[in-house]
Amino acid sequence: MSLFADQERRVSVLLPLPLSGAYDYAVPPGMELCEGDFVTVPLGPRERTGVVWELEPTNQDVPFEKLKNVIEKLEQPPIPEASRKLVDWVARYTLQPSGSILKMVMSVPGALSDPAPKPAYIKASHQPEGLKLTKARERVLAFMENMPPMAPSDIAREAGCGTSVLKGLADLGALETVHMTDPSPFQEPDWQRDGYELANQQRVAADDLVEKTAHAGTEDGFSVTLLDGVPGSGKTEVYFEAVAKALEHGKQTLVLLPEIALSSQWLTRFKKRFGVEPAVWHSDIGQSMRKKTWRAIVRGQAKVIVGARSALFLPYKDLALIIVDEEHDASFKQEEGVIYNGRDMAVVRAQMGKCPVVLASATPSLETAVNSWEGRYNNLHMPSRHADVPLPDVITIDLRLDKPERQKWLSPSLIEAIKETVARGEQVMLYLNRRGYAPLTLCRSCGHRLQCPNCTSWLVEHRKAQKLQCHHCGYFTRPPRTCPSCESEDNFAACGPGVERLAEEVAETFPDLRAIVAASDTVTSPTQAAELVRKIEDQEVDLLIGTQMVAKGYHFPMLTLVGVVDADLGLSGGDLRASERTYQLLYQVAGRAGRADRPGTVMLQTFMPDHPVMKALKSGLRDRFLECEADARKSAGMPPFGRLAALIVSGEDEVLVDDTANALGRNAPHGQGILALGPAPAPLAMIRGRHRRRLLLKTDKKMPIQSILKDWLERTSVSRTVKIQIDIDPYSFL
DNA sequence: AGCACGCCGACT
DNA sequence: GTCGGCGTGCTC
Repeated sequence: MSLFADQERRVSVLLPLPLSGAYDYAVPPGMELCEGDFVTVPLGPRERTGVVWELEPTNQDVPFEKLKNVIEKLEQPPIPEASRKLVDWVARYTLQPSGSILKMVMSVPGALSDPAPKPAYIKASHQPEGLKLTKARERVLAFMENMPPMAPSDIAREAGCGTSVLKGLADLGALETVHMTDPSPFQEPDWQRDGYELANQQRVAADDLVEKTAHAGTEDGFSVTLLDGVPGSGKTEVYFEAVAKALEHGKQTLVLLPEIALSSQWLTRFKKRFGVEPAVWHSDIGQSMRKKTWRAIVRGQAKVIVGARSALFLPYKDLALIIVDEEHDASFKQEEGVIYNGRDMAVVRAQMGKCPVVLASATPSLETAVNSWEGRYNNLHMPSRHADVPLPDVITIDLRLDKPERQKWLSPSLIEAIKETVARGEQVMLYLNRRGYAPLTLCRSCGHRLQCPNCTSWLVEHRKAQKLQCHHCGYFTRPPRTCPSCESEDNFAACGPGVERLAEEVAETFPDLRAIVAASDTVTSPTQAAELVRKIEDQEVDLLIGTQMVAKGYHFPMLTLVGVVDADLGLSGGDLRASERTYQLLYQVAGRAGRADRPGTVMLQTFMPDHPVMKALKSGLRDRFLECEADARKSAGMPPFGRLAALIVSGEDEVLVDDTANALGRNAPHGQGILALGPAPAPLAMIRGRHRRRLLLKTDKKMPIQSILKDWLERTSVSRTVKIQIDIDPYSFL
């Protein structure tokens, strides 16, 4: 290397901003940089922290003279290669700027600057001469004899003086100041503790996963395994064995769970197995804990991290295993900002890090099922429940024949079953996925429906809170007395049931029952959720009325009857996965019935007892249902047999939004194997005051949908006040 | 994402 | 005549 080349060192630096790519900077003499290092760089008039992306950038369009110097390298472990590759991959896949993805990796403002080391004092080995000893100083020095470094406040308390005395002694050299670095707040989970007695089918599955985990990091360390087990087959215990193997090798494990905040039972199980709680990551973690967790993850100190989908992007130092539990769950799909599916990106992350990923579910998504049928994913099947508890009986109640009373929602057969169950001293759950009292309020005189001013949605009455609430934007108002349209007074009718109204009906029908409602607006914290769980476990309630929130993951041994109040809810609407999701949800709900030694019964109230979803639930033929779904998708060329992408055009100015959407419609790509649809109003044509239009692009499986989209967008000029979001593999449809 | 620049309305 | 709105463009 010539001296000249040595002087002109350039690196590209990716900043956590939506810029088109990484920017190049000059490396000042004497600064040594590696890929992944955190650096501060000038950007226009300000300074920003970014990550060294390439040491010798392939694209050197910007002449060296234009480059500014890197300001400094931060004393922080670098972002591991697997995380950097993931950023690039996800950026290409979602058509988002890499910087926006990097932002999800960095995610914690302030985690990069080292926390101010806490000062501590220790007695100096050589006491200064001529030190004036006061009473307080004597006490301090006597106490500090042979003591380890201690925080000033602790010394002051023990020696009975103020901290000013300590500062005085330190200034004179009688005490030495040392700086303590915070120890990691995460204790090492103990993999050597006794595990569970595994049943035979569990043992087989666990051995397989353990074997794969042991090979993490080697050239063929990547694998995807579907852990397909009925509820109660012990999937968690099985993958815990693989977690133990990762721990034995001193490596990290990531467990992705849906809606982590409410899963206190999962944490309890983990603690029982490994002695300590894992590091937890979700949106409700406080700022200071986030910082500590992030720092422990990048240093490899936090060994097991359990989190919601955003945990996927954290910079794990040496990840050996990823578990996606309840892999079918729709909450792995991020629908705002950068739109991605956490389950799919987990597979990509595993590939980048050459480690196994386990997709666990009792009701695998169709995508995962097809991947396993076609041999791309390994399949571990656990068909029987632990201790051979039978799966619950599923009965459909035909609401056309078995009619509830007017303005009531429980059919005579369900009421009868509730009575019998409670009489046996067992518990009942009524499932209704609707918060509040009534989903729609209308005026009896003119038929006017009370609607949110910012969204295309009805206002939901919450009677207890005396509010009409929009469930999309948080708008609420007091229930009006006069109709805004015809001004007639006190003449509103509540239409349809929410859990509050159902609770009212339960109280009227069963005055002696102890009932409790669990919805996301009545149970808002993990503490409240834990309290709810305790009440049910201790049999302080007979009947639980719950929304989606209680559908997953909880085990209540005395709960033997589940009544699904409206099994059809969710089957309408333009959702590609409506049937699949309804099936999964109802199956999960059904799984709440009859654990331990009591067989359970599930009653589905429906107007469509012959719908394939209801038939599949009744017959228990899950794979038949999946095959039917697969056939339907295949003949329509829908995912996973074709590719789908949605463009969501949104903005405050409806005319501008329409113009943009129409321009996109005119410019739409066409050709063999390409179909563009729209624009059409989005499922919610207006949210939070923003108008929305949707376009859909469907292509053959083999086609590069990203580059087709990119061309499309480049052909169309867009005002900056209009936002275009790209949703690759959208869930909601139409 | 910020921040500057620049071009049109109501004010000291 | 200026202060200030936010639309447009740039940051290596």
